[in-house]
Amino acid sequence: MSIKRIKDYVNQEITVQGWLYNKRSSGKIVFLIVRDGSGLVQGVLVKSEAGEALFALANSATQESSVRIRGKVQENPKAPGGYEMLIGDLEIIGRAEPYPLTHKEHGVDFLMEHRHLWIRTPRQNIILRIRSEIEKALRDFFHERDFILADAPIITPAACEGTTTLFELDYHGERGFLSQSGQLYSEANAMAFGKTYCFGPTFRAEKSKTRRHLMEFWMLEAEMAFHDMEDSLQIQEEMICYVVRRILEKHRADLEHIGRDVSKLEGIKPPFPRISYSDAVRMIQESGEDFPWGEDFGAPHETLLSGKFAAPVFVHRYPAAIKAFYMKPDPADARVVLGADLLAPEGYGEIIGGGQRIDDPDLLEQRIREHRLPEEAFAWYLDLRRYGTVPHAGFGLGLERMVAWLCGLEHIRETIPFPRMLHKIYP
RNA sequence: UCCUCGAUAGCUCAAUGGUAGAGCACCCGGCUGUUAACCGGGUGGUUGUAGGUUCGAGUCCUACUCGAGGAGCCA
Repeated sequence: MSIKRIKDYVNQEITVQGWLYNKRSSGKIVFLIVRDGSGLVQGVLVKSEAGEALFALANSATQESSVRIRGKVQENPKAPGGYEMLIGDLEIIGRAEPYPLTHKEHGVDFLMEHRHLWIRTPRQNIILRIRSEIEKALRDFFHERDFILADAPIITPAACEGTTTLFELDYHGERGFLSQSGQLYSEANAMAFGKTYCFGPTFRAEKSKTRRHLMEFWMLEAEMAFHDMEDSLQIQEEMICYVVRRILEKHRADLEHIGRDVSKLEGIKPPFPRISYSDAVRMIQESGEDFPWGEDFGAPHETLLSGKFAAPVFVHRYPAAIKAFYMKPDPADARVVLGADLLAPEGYGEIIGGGQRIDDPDLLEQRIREHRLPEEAFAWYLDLRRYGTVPHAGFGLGLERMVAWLCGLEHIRETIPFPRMLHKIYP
C-alpha cells in the first residue's frame, strides 16, 4: 500500500511499510509519522485502545526505524495531508540507532557527508522524484517521435572535442577516457537509424567549482539525419515544452511544496525567442560593458541575456573560433557557425548546446588538422562523410541543469542522488 | 588554478585575550490531538592540524588541511 494513494482507502484497514519520519507523544497518545518514499502519513495510537504493550512499543520507536503499521484510514483536518491511520498493529522491523539528521537545520557540508540519508528527507525526495519524471518525459518524447535509443560508449579512445580535461584510465595498457560527450557516436547512429538519441552519464575533469557544475552529469543527446539547424531548434522547443507540461501536470503540488513559483513555468510556450550571437553582443554592449565581438560569454553574460526573456532563449551563430571543430559554417557568413545554445530563464544558464554538423569530408578533415586532433582517432568519424554524407544536426541537454531550473534550485548538487563534485566523491 | 569567507558538543550556533555555553539529538521522568509538540532532569568538548606571541589563546600571528560562495571552462 502506497501512502500516496491513501485517500482512496478511507474507512478501510490498510498496511503501510516504511520508516518512522517523526514521533510525537504524550502520556496516553502517540503520533507516528511514517514515510514510505511516496509520501507521509500520521499514525495515531491511543493507550486505552491499543493496550500497554503496543503503546510502549510505539513510544520506544526511534527516528528512521523501519516499521510496518496496520490500521484504519480516516479523514482528519488536523493530520498532515488531511488523512491519518488509527494504528491497530505495529511492527518494528529494524530499530534505528540515533539518527544523525534531526528536524532542525543542518549545514551543507554535513548534509553532503550524509547524502545517503539526506535523500530520505521530503524536499530532496520530491526533487529526485521530479528528476525521475523528467527523464521519463524525455524518453517518451523521443520514442513518440520515432527516435531510436542508441547509447554511446562511456569509455572512449580519444577526446571528443579535444578541448576539455578528461578523466583518464588504463584500458588494459591503452589510454582510455571517460566520455565527455556521446555526440560523435550519435552521428554514426544517426546515419544508421535516421533519428537517434542517447542518454547517459558524461564526465568532465575540469576543476570547476560552481553551483552549476558536476564532475559527472547526465546528458541527453539527439542526432538527426537530414535535419538542419532550424529543424533541430524546433525539436528542442517542442521537447522543453513537452517536459514542462508533463511536470506541471504530474508534480504541480510537489513544485509548490518545495517553493517553486509555478507561474514562471506555465508561461513556457513556443516559439522561444531567437537572437544571434552578434545581437547578443550588442545587448551586452548596450548594458554598458565593453565586450568585444568574438569572445565567449561568461555566466554573468548569460544571466543578463536570459533575464530579458520569460521563456528560454536561443542564441545562435556563434563565431567559429569559440565552437567545436565539427560545427558547420553559416553559408551566409563564414565567420560564424550554424550552432545554437539554449539559455534557461531566471539565470539558470545554458541547458542545451547544439547545431548543424559539417557534412563535407574535406572541410571536416581540414578542421581536425586545424584543431591538432589525432587524425587516426577520427578516421571512423570521417568515414561518416565518405560513405553517404547528409546534412545532419543535433543537440545535447544537460539533465541536472534542467532539473535545477524546473525545481527552482539554488545548487545543482540537489538534482542528482549522489553528486560527484570537485574533491567530493563520498558517499 | 585564482579571489573572498569559514572551521567551537553528534547537529545548528554563542562566548571584550581571563573558569567553554544554549537549543536540538540521545537517556530518565511528566503530559489524551500532537504539527520542527511541550515541561523537568541527565550524558556529551584535546575549540580543524602544526607552530608562534602572551603571565594567560576558542579569541592575536604564520603555515597547512578541509569546506562554502564566486570566476574561468562548460551541459
